[in-house]
Amino acid sequence: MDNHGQQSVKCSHCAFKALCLPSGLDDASMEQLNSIIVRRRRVAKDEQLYRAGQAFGSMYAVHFGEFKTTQVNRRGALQVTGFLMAGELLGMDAIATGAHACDAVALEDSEVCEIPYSQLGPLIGRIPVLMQHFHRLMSQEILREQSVMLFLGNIRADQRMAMFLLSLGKRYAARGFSGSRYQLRMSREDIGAYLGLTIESVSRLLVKFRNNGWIKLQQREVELLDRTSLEALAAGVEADDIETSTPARTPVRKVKPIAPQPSRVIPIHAAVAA
Amino acid sequence: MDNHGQQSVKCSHCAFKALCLPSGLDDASMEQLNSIIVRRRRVAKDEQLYRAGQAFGSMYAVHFGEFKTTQVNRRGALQVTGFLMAGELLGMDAIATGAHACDAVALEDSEVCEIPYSQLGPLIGRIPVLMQHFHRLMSQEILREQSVMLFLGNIRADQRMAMFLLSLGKRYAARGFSGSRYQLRMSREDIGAYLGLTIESVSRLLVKFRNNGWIKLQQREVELLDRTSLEALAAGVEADDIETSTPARTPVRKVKPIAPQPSRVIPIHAAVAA
DNA sequence: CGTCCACTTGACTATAATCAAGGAGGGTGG
DNA sequence: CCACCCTCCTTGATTATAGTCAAGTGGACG
Repeated sequence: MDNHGQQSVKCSHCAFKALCLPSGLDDASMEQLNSIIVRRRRVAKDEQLYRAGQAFGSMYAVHFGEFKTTQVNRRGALQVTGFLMAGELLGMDAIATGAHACDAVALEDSEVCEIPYSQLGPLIGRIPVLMQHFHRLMSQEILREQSVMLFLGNIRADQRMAMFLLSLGKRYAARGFSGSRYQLRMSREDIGAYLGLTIESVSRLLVKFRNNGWIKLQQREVELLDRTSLEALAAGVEADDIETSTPARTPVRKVKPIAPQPSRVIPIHAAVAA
Repeated sequence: MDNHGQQSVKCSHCAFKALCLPSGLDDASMEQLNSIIVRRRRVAKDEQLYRAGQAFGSMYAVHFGEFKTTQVNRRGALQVTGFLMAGELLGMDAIATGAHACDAVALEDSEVCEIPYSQLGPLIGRIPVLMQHFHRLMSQEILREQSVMLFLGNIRADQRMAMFLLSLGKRYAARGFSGSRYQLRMSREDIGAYLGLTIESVSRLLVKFRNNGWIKLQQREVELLDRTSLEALAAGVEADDIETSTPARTPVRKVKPIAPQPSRVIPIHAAVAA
């Protein structure tokens, strides 16, 4: 469900086919798949690929670039429901109602492969391995959202942020990029709208992490310096109780005499995002 | 994917077939479907249908009763990720990994129809309308979780609670029960673990709603008395600014001179739960 | 009649939101 | 090339909200 090739659409040559296609796909099936991908489509930064309420016709595989999905309220405020990277599939939430449930906006200049759902169905029926793969992708999306539910529900802001940074790293690593040094493609505001925090809290947390020596931060460039501490935090250990392997730049005097047992619950057993 | 009948498994006679089966299913297809549902299975209250980590073999349609799905952390605290009623499908999150991601626990004595996934696949391939329906169900689950994400992220506790009560009513109504008077099948603790609140907050909120005259409450018996106010609250209007149509039992003196504009964002555009 | 468990209530506190100013880049136009 | 602006981000002070801790109620059930 992704493709490469400059003129013709060829999933077989795509760098990310491992992500959106099943492994045991024979040539004939691959050819059929190529034939239904009507086109690749460029989406400029900040452009909307589709909007909430629009009739659902196609799903989109991210070919390169990055997207966010958002839902708007009547006052105009946004909640970010997901960030999508190359090889991930957009539009699965629209199958239920036949209309898109969210806006999809490019965070940078991007390209997607358009897959008409009406043609995908019959093809899936004929190619079992493709069907299974498709179900797996949908199931993965369910898992991803479950894990977001978990962390939004009961988890401190600093934990959420730690999970978020680790999760991004993991996803970049899965795509062959560095998992410990990457560029945030989204604004602080987007991060806040995703994690359920205000922009000020996001800022303060990132600064705190930097001052603790856990990350390097320069604008949107992030480097994870102390994965162990971040993971401890993500797992629910209180920030003040974490011994930073790299000593804090501003070594805050510990005032607390006795560590109270961590108050909030539910670390995450799955990755924060797909 | 559901069935009725006392001895033999017959989806065609099931009271909830409209929920788990597509409408345009011919007799032959129905027969095929019946044949792969290996059995109905009784699950006693508090019994686990499956546990997180267990190998995934079958999906389960709730035939009667009610379930919760939970994920556990290492300290033993639970997060509730969903409540499931008759006609809803359990186990979609396990397709991705081949292992269940959560525990499924019966909230009361219940019964499920077991559907081996290995047999469902081929059948779906042969019956397009069934495939489409199945995809719709998965998509619906994604939508449901999106809406939970939305409300966990940015919504005040009282709004969440209002949404939750309204959503339960809607779901009971869809099943032919009263949508304004029903029994909570889950404990306050479960509600809290679902809404991301402590048990104390849940209790206080329910009492507040009752004192405002919005609901009648007696143990787990709930009656929605003032749907309008609940909906206003769910939509983001501040509780103090809502004129209760039924005057509050304890008419709290309004102190606030000027209504500040509501601070939090993101009401919900979709139902709270499936 | 007593015990247990789920729930309620109260007092206090921690956490992150809100309100309000400031920087710091990155781009544009003079 | 520099000045200006605009957006995005940071920082500080204060406050509201829901969490925590600690005692009770009140049914259900033996």
